[in-house]
Amino acid sequence: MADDDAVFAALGDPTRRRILDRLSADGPLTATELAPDYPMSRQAIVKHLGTLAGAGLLMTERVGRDVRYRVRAEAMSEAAGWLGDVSARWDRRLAALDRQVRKEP
Amino acid sequence: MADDDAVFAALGDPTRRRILDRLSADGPLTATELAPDYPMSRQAIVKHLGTLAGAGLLMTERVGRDVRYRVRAEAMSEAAGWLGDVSARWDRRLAALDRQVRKEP
DNA sequence: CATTCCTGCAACCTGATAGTTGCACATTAG
DNA sequence: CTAATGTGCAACTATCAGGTTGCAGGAATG
Repeated sequence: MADDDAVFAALGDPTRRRILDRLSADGPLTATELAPDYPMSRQAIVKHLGTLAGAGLLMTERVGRDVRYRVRAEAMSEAAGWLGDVSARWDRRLAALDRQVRKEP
Repeated sequence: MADDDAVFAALGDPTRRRILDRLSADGPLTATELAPDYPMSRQAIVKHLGTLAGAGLLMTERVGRDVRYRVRAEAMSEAAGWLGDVSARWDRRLAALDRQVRKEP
């Protein structure tokens, strides 16, 4: 399992989610290609890409002098899994509470 | 749709995820009941509960003088949905790229 | 009524982090 | 070779969020 803390911390920033969105739609891109779409410097984007990659949400592949970032879908599935677990557990608990209430009115 | 920004920002903090975990397992609890499990003051927990509630991940129900917090499973499903969308979109794109590569070798 | 227990401000401290800029280094193109 | 373009490192700033404490106010219990 990729480090939950890092993953959710990375997902916490809206810019980083936009980046994931973009990369998932328009395939592997470089920092310099991405940067113009955001109201901030290329360096800022590089940092964001760094934390996304650090969390395992992105992979880098070097092509000559540029570095392309691509989505790692598995990491996001794991995060989705955590959310699913919690809500499922709560649903079960709700059902259990419900039975209990009906039993002792 | 609940505000994505708020939801993911809320999920970004490990303490808050632990709280969700706990609440999903042990049902609706008050801040004072939760607090002893964490290495911080009750007030800190109250703040966390506040942001979780603000993001729509928790609901509050008042019972006399105490306030119980309960999980709102739907909100988490929505967040899981976003993650699912992104990774699905990427998978489709990967498949498309793959076809293209096979077509022009 | 007096006490106790829980909630709910508000002010404050502090560390992390999202940004910035400037420059050095590498690789492609002319 | 030289110019142009892209990556990478570092230092610095400022905002914000997590945490603290202190206290005021409401509701239950004896």
